[in-house]
Amino acid sequence: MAGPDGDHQNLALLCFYPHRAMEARLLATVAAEGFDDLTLAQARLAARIGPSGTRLTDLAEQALVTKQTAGHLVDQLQRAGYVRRVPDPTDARARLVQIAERGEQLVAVARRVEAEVEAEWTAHLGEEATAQLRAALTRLRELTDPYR
Amino acid sequence: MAGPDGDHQNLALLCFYPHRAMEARLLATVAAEGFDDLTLAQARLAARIGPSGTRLTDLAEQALVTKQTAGHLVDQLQRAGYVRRVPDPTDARARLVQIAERGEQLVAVARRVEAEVEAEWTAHLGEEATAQLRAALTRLRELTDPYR
DNA sequence: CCAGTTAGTCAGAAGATCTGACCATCGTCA
DNA sequence: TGACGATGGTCAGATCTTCTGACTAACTGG
Repeated sequence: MAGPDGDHQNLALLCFYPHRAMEARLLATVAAEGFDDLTLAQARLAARIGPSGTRLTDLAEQALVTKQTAGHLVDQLQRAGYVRRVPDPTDARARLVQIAERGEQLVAVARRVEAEVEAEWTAHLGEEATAQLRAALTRLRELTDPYR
Repeated sequence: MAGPDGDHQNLALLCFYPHRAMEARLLATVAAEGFDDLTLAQARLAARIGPSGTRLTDLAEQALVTKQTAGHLVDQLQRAGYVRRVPDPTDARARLVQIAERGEQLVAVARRVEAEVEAEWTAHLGEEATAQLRAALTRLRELTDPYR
């Protein structure tokens, strides 16, 4: 959409590289540790499931996909044993998507890798610069994340 | 892949929001200004075309897709008049993908929107914090962008 | 208890991406 | 200089992702 223009890279593009790097690293590592089904789209959706379960509609909204897409991906995740659907006790229409047993194992690996990668980044940038980076991005999120 | 954990959000996820916001804004604006064909995938690839043209293989590598996918997207972009393919004078196997007339118009709009959005972000964060953010992301790119 | 909203599904189509096979050209080294 | 592995690119086919539109069931406020 933009175009490479030497040193002054567009801020959004600069944001893209770390995200892509983390995503690729996570997916590769979990695949290497036995979770070799699991596509990127499934992982992106699964990453948004909260500790006590999340409604399909909420997942869809946060991931910026339609309910249909989210439902389709949850079907796959369920078939692979990563998540389960349980009735929402507060609303008979709704069901909560929860992390299942296999999903917990996956999350454990993912959290470990995330921590590793962040540690590498922190080592490269320094503690202080990393803290500033996190702070700036967190403030920026006020503008850029409609689902805070 | 990860999971929401309150305030201490994973750095990569924090990087994701601005990128997504920019991408959505760009796509919506160019669509509103008449470039209403153009899918996200096409735009992502087109954004990597250099001033004097770029080889298909390089586009694919930078966008982290296969040559086939890149070729498919370039076909579409070409049909829509955004790019053209010319022989690479230095290698008879290769062809350069170049921005065509309609593509130039698109790029102009995209650059304008990019500048607008960055200005909003700078206004929100302050000049100094924005400069620090850019610097940190640029250094991080040394680790996270294999195609620098 | 009706009307409008919300949660989710079904069906079908379009897009994006991949794997595998293939051809032409390039570069190199004997 | 000529054979051979590497590189740029395409074709074909399959799978995955995502969307639009239509629908059912359940909630909610008057």
